[in-house]
Amino acid sequence: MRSNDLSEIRKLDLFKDMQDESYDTLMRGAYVQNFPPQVELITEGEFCDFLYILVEGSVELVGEWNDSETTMAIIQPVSTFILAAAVKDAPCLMSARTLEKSRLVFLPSTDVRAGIEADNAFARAVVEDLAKCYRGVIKNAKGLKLRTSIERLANYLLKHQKKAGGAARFQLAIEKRRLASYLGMTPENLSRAIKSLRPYGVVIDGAQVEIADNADLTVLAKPTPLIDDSQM
Amino acid sequence: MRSNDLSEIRKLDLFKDMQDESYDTLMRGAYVQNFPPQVELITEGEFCDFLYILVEGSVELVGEWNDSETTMAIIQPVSTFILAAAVKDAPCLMSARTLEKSRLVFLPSTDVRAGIEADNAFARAVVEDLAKCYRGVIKNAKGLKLRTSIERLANYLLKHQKKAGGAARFQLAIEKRRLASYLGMTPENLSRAIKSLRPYGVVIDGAQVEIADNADLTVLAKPTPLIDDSQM
DNA sequence: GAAAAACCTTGATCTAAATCAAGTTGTCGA
DNA sequence: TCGACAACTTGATTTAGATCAAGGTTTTTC
Repeated sequence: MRSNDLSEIRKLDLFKDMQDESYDTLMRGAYVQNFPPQVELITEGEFCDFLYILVEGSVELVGEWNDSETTMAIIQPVSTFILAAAVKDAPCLMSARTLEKSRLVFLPSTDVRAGIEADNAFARAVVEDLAKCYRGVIKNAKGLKLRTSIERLANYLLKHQKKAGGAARFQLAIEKRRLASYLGMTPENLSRAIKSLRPYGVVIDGAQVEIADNADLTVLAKPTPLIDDSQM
Repeated sequence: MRSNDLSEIRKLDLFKDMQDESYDTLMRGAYVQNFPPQVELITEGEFCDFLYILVEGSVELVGEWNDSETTMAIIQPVSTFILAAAVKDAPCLMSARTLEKSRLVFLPSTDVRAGIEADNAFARAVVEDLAKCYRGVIKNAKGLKLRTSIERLANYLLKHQKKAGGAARFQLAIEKRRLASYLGMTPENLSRAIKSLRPYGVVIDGAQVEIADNADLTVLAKPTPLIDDSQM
C-alpha cells in the first residue's frame, strides 16, 4: 500500500482515534487494488467480507428491485463504504460499482469486528460513523417524501456549490443521468428541471454550473440543516 | 420504575449483553414517565438529552419541512428511539409524539455515552443497533424510489400479516391517515390503493384486514428481504 | 344519547413526473 | 478524422398521484 494512502486513511474520523497497535493490526490484513471504470465491486444481496475504502476515483452505490435500479449514493475519496453490512456480517443492501478508474483498500470485515472488540476508541468511532450514516439516509428520505424533484435539484446544487468552494461557477461531479437517478427522477425530467431553474439564475452547460445569485435559488430551495447539512 | 419494565428493557438487544454493573449505573439515571396521547416528546431541530425507551403505547416519528410533515416511523413497545441523535449529541432530525397513552423511560444521553465508553459489550450492541437502523432506512428509501405507492402498500400488508402471526385476518396497528403518510401518499390515495388491491384478494374494513390468498398479493408485491425484511 | 369533531371514502379535476419517440451533442476508439 | 455509441435534450403523450370538494362513518365529548 502506498504510504500516502495509509496516512490519508489514518486521518479518517473512523480511524484517527484508534490505538496505534490496533490500527496496525487492522491494516496488516488490508490490501489495495486498482479497478477500471464500471466494475461491479459488490453485488446486492451477497455477503461482503470487507469494509471498503475508496482512496481514488469514485464509486456508485445502487439499489435494485424488479429489474430497475436507483443510485443511492456516490462515494468520493477518501471514504469508507458498506460499514453497516461489514459490522453486521449481513447481505449488502446495495450494489457498488466503480464510475472511474479507482483505487480501493479492502479491510477484512472479521478484522474490523475484532478491532471493535479490542479497541474501545475504534468502537466509538464506528458508533459515530454509523450514526452519521443513519442520519444521512434519514435526511435523504425526508427530502424524497417532502420535496418535489425540482426542490431536490435546487438543494443539491446549493449544497455542492458550497462543497466546491462557494464560487458562482463549479463543475458537476457526476453524470446527469446518475444525478437524476440519485435525486429520484428520470434523465428527461432532470433536463426539464434544470430549465425550470433558469428564472432563479441557474444555468447548466455540460458539467458547468453557474448560479448567478444563490439567494434567489435559496428562496426556492429552502434548505435546512435538518435535511441538507451533511456534517451533522 | 416497575420491575417488569426493567426486565423487559434488560431483554432488549441493546442492553442484554451489558455487564450488570454498567447496566445498573445506566439505569440509575433513568426515570419513567406516562404521557397522554398526542404529546410532543421531541421537537425536530432541538437537541435531545435522552435516549427514549417506549415501554407501553406507541410513538410516531415525523419529519417536517416547509410547513408539511411526514411520518417516518412508528415505534411499538418495547423499543428505543433516537439512539443516533443521543450518541452524537446532535439535533433531532425528527419530532416524536405519542399516539396513545404511553409509558416511556428516559436515559440521559450523557450516561449512554459514558456506558459506551465503559462497557465494550454495550458499545458493540450500539454498533449493531445503529447498523440495523441504518439498514432499515436504506430499505425504506429503496422502497420509496423503486416502488409505486400500491406496491408499497401491498408489501406493508404482507409484512404486517406476518408480524401479526400470519393469519388471513389481522388488524391494522395504526390509523389509515398515518399509514398513508408513512407510505408516502395522501389518505385519499390510500383509500383508492386499497380498492385497487381488491382483485388480489385484499379487503380492508375499518382496521380489519383480510388477505384471501397471500400468494396472489405476493405476485403484485414482489417482496424481497433486501427491502422488506426488518430482521436483517 | 345527541352534537361535534375527526376520520375515511368517493368523485372530479389538476399537476408532477414517467414514458415514448425523435433528434442532437458529445466522446472515444479504430 | 471518421464512425459508432452513449449521453443529453426536446416535444408529445400518458399515468401516478395530489388536490379540491362533498358526503358518509366512526369516535369523542358533554
